[in-house]
Amino acid sequence: MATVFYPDNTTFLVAVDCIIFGFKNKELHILLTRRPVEPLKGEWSLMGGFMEENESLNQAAEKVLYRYTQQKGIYMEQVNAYGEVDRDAGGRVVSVAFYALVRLEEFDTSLARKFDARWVKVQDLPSLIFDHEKMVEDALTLLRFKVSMQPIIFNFFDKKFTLPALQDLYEAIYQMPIDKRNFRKKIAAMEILDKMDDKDKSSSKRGAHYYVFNEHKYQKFTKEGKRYSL
Amino acid sequence: MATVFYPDNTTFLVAVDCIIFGFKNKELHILLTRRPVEPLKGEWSLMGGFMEENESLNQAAEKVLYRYTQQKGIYMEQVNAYGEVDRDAGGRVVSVAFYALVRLEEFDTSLARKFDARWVKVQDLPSLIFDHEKMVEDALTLLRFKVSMQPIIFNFFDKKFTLPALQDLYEAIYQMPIDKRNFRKKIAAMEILDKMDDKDKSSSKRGAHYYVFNEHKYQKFTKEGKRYSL
DNA sequence: ACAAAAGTGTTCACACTACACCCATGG
DNA sequence: CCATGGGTGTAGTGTGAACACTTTTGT
Repeated sequence: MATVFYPDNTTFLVAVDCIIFGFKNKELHILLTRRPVEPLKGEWSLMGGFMEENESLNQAAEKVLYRYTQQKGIYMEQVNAYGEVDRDAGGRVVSVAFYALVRLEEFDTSLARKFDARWVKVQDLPSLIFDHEKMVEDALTLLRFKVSMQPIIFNFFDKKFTLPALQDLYEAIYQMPIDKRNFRKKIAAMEILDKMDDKDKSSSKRGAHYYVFNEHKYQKFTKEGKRYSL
Repeated sequence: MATVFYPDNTTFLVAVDCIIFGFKNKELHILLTRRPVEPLKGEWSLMGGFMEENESLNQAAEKVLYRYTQQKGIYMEQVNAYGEVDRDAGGRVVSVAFYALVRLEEFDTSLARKFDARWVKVQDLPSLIFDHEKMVEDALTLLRFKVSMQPIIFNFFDKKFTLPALQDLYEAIYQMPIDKRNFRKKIAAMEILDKMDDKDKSSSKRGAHYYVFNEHKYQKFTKEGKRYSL
């Protein structure tokens, strides 16, 4: 690429790879695809794409997310840039990884066939191409940290959710059991959720109350200098 | 760049920018330079450089660090990638920021003149070019987090240091006073430092004992499942 | 009536905070 | 002998962890 001020420097392909997390069957899943192009065509890969001329990194990631999920406004965060010389067997590519949290309830299953994509449990991932396994590992580390510090976990749900489901998700992210009473006590103490009147009866006869995250209460919460912590 | 497998995609300049931290006069400093090239020649800027054809991102950052400090083996960590379309007024450049911790005691002051570089206190930074202020902010956030979780703070010193100096540094990083007794209690409890016999008498008549970080003790510490926390 | 999941409080251990005085030494 | 910074312990408070039983309701 010719640029006016930096004419003599090498240019590189820049890609984005997305670690797309979803929650299903009490397990954390990642959306993977069979790589559609050579080299390593057919191997398991993250969802990715090249950055284009008039796109920012974030826009490139949003483009990839939209292409493979057809959802807009997905929560997304940069993980890291990966720049080893031979990280991509197809050429010199610098890749920036993003993780994203999607609502699996509203996921269009026809997309799966179109892109040869599958939701795979994080604890039994297949081998991935290039350095994608490292990307997933880094994304998980970051996700765990962020979830404990900021109310991003609610992006896994379509507005309302039950406390048992929230706890299941939390346990799936951290891969450890947590105490029901302590969990609920902590959440109750923060006062950032609204309890609904209706219940989800799909997993018990008694039914579990729905809750919704209340952004306004959360703002008040932070203004009082209190710290979110799960 | 022609690559065999990805022929049709746009390529970009890739730069690295380094937030080089040092500790001096009880204050945290950053190494800045007057930008040597157009556009915005002469404005305050982080230390940066372009990635070259057979370099990884890390290697490019190490190259920049070595050029401006003449130190090897500098502790360094990636902060983030910055990819807004118009972030660099001189052309389309994706930049990856790294922060680094250097030992200011052994800093070669002749380098300052050679590169028109200066150590500036973090709490009164001048305006920086492009998105460099955002990079510094992000680097500081990451540094504060890492310092509290891992024993990287010792990279600011050339092996030995005194506890008052360590506390001054800690206070400079977090920009808040901390209690001397609590600080020393915490450090003593971890048992990862070795107390030396000699003292630093440069800042008091009584003199403060030197300490050194003991990597071996730290390894043992972590193996016992204990968590470093400052 | 019973199975199956939802919901609810208390106690204990530990970590963090606040706080004030003596010590060693060079000038 | 005194000014200056180095060095030390204890009590109180808050936060996280462990732990068991009652409620609801569809079958």
